[in-house]
Amino acid sequence: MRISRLVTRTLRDDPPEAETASHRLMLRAGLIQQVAAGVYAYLPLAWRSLQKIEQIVREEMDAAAGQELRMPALQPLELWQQTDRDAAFGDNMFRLEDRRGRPLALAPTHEEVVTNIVKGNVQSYRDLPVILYQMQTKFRDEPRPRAGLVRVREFTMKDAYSFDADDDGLDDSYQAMAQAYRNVFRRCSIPVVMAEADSGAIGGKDSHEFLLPTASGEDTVITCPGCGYAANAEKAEGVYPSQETPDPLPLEEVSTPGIKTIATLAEFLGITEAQTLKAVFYAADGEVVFVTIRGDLEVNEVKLKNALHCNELRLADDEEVERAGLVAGSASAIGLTHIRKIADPSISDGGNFVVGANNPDTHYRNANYPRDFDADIITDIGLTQPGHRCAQCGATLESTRGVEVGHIFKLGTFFSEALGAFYLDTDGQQQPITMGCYGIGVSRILAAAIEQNHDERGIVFPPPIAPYQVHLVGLNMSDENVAQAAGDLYDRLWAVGIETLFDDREDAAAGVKFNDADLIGLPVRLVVSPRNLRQSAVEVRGRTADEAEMVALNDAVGAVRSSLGTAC
RNA sequence: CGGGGUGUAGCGCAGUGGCUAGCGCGCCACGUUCGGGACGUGGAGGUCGGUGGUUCGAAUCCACUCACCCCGACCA
Repeated sequence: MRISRLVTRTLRDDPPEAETASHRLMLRAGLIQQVAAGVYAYLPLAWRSLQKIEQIVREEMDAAAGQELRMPALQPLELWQQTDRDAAFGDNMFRLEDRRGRPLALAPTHEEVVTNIVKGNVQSYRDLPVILYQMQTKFRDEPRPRAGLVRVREFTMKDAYSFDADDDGLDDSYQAMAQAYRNVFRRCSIPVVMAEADSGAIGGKDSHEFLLPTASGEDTVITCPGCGYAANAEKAEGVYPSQETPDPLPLEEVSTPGIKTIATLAEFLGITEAQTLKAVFYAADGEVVFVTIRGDLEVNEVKLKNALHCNELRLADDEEVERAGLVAGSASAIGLTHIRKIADPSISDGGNFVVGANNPDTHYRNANYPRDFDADIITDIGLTQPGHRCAQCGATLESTRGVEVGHIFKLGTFFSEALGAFYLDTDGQQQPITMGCYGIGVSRILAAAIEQNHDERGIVFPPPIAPYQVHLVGLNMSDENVAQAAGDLYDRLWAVGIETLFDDREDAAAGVKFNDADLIGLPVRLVVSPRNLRQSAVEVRGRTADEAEMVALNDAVGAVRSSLGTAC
């Protein structure tokens, strides 16, 4: 490609709206252009890179016995009602109607469709296992898109689905996919952490996320420096600091004027936050529920959602709190009726807690479970935090932010049972197919790769996913000798299959060309100039190299080859 | 969904009721330059997000609306 003919141009200045490095650099280098909130056009340079990423994913999926297919993005809503995921996705699913008023959805994922496909084709255990995958545009009406390609409403996803006879088979498929994922991310120069994750409302057994650790990430990952344990914070199991259980004292009211938060309460009474119980009110599918946990701990909303088996969970608003007769700032389970109460086991770790008195400006001292209050559900709803201890080895847990680039699930038989995908086993008995699903955000890989691989000058493309391998710069292109030599070299490079971007602009100064080359960040830069031509040489320089190397014009192609070889 | 912010030329921005709406970059033409974001001369390019209103007069004031960005989805 000749830059004089390339439709996109680079931006001299940083776009003001872009916060994260990948977003900023993709806009500046002319990789993407925004069309709407969370909707981007992939411009020619990005598209070449994305096709390479897709090909890497394809090769690894094929190597793991995956069969590529392509399913429709446009799907009847009825299909989603059969598994009740119409409700589970809620507003996150784009909905529309056809001309007859028939409800349709733009697919956020494809379990329903793929299960129906397999249902019509697999009848016997002899037909299993099967792994199907596709590269496809997914639609999700995210509440808040952000950070360029990191969180968008339309994106390219590789989604794979495994079908096995039983859990042992699923384990094999799952391991094969996990290994394929590691290979993909290694080839794209994204150093991932594989972290345990919540399996969600579907209720599968295992689930793992692949995350790029970076400060700009959206997810919080809890890691253990002792044993290597890693889990998404919403899933992480840890041990919070335990404390002595004192002899119970009588319940006693205490005046706490103006005190509404745990921090001010503890300070006011001269106690630790762990000596209080925190009260939080949630709306679970519209029902206001009361949640309590030890004051120094946080509620893990994913665990809470799982415990309540609800689709939508959010904090209750002021009106709902008032209508439920709850007193924000001074609430506790004591004397509460007509409302579901969920408690974390931490309410029994310690004792003689300070809790709200369900009266403004008033708290109780010495509240103890179950003497003074009860709960309808007692289950782990605590958020594991850095500083807690690892459940496996006891080391102190740490946390990091991360961008999720892949996610794998063991689904079990939820979809096969709901949609009637059965096979006959060796005894001639009908059995539901055991499923797994495996997603990679292809477009997010591009963002993550740039997030990981850039410097102050621009992108540092990993060679396997670079749009072109070589950035050929002709300096002073109005000089006939330069135009001739650079043009010849360009043709020779392409002749041996080396993808080359040729800066043949006559009107751009050297500095402009060098800065653009650094910004776009192809692995190797070649410079043809009058100065170099006087020694019949061309300058070869890796994107991150300190020094350029002079090579005879005739040896340039070979030099590029070896340079790319070492760069890979 | 709540809060904050921004919409003026391709991009970045200025313009608080009064003449033909400006500046930088970019773009076009010619010339000079030519190894890390050159220079000169001349030019092209705007329904000021939209609708309605106030006014002799609106980019500017008011109302509504749309779009986009950021923060929060927050423990009381």
